[in-house]
Amino acid sequence: MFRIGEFSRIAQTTIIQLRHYDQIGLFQPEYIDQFTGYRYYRATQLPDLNRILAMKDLGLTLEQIKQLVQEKVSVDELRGMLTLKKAQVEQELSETVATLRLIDARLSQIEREGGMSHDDVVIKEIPAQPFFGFRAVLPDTRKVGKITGEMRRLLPSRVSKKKLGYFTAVFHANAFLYENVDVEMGFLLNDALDMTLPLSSGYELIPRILPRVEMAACVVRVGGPDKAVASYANVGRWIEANGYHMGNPVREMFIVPPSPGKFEETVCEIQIPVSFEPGILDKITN
Amino acid sequence: MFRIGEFSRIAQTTIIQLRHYDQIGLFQPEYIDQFTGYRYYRATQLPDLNRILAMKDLGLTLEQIKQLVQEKVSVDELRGMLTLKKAQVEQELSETVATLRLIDARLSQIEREGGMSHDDVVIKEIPAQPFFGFRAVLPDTRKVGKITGEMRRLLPSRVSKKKLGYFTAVFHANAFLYENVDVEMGFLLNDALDMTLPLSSGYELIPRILPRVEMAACVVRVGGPDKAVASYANVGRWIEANGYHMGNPVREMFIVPPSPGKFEETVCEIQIPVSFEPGILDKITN
DNA sequence: TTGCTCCTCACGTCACGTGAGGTGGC
DNA sequence: TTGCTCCTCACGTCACGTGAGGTGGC
Repeated sequence: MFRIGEFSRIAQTTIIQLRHYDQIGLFQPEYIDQFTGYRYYRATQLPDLNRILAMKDLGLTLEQIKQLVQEKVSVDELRGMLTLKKAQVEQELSETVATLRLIDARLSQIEREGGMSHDDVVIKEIPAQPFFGFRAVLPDTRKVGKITGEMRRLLPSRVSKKKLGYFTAVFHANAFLYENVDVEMGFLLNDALDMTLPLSSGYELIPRILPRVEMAACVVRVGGPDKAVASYANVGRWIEANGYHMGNPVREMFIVPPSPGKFEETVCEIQIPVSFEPGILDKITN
Repeated sequence: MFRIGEFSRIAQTTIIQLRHYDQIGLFQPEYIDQFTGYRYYRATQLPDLNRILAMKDLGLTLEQIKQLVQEKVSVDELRGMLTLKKAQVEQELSETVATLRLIDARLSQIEREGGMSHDDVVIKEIPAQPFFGFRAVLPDTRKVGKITGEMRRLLPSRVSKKKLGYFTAVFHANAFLYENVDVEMGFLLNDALDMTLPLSSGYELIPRILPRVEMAACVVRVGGPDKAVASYANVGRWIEANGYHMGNPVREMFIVPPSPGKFEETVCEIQIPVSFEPGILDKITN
């Protein structure tokens, strides 16, 4: 019989861990002195403890291990637990790799710029959302102000304020052009809508669902459109440095839309769909 | 100004998270209604929040981020934090890969054997330890009993019980032979010793330090030496399945030494040095 | 007015680690 | 006897999540 100290040394655990396992009924000493409370373990208990430690190395919780060692789990259930756990650990692995990329990208950005950057990029999922807008190839982006002006005047009287979300532009082009831009413009909706609305410019707003985007690299830009180019450059660099691929279409969501004389107060989130560079995770899981 | 609900939706966080950040003074609403306690945020606060979320994605703690955003950290300190964090995440990565291997090995073992195996393997570090024994190429392993018998009779009277650790054999051979085995036999010590002790068989016990083993695959075997072969086979399979390489020398540490008539009560830990299969981690970090 | 939003506690999570304050064993 | 070992609480960790019980706003 060993006292807890020596037993813990043999098993390479801590006394506290053994006491903890005793307390939760996972692994108990073979004998406890009634007067002193001293715990006594037998060497033949070592394989049982090792089983517990081995299960812990698989990432199972103590509660799960307790079920296992008390043989309350069938082989099929065990297989299920491990298969589920495997999926979780694979997920964790890809997150850890992503974190590593983020750190590397930060470090080299600090080297390059001598400090923290602005424009912090965050990866988000964007859910599918109803949208009320039109799609057109605009011959000249200078016309945009007029059209959006009309939309913003007209819509609040036609659509209840509760339903109306943020003004949003969806760019269906690969590059950032100044003419012949294929773009959707309109408002996100908090609820489905069943109407259409012709504009004086000839375009017509129709409701549709903007699809879900699994991963989008998002940046919030504060200030007028002159800031946009720098923001896009930063996001682009970030996407590349973190091993993502840029996708389509890019959205601009105006949380605070530009208003005359207050361009500096504009707040706009740029959302760029991204996907994992193929092959990054394959390297690991094989 | 946005109430907490809408602001959390824009930023893809939870209300609870925002309240938490307020509470710890990391990120606070621009205005709080004195009567209702309602928190009001401004859209221009979004970049600040995004910075916090981006730092969180690097794995920094909220306390660290707080120092960062309050500009209490120099660029050099920031670089140091990130470099340290990088090392931690790399460590975590290799552990996650190891866990994945363990799960895969378990799953295929369950398929093979239709249930949980016995002989659970645990990876341990074995610290350097003083040792009192002899090394010899034993022509015939049948002689071992005699020699160990003499050692176990003789030693307790020559070395204080406090100093004397477990009887241990160190095998300096690649294969498990029945003759001409190069082996060390003796006792682990809890403290340095300054003496030698000749045995009647001609061997002489001398003190030395058994070196540290960084990683050893360990299994506890309960029962006589007839169980040893099966245990070794299991450990061998485990080592291979988990992407380790077997090293040298193998140790057998007798926690309960065999005694006549009670062979079934023998408890022995087999310790096999292992190293990572080269190239496993390189695949990831590049 | 109703239903939705927001508020503040207090407690839970997970697997131990860290004292504080006290006793047993050689 | 002294120093080492062991004991039992109670509280801390980290970043929130989960109720309970109550109020504000359109």
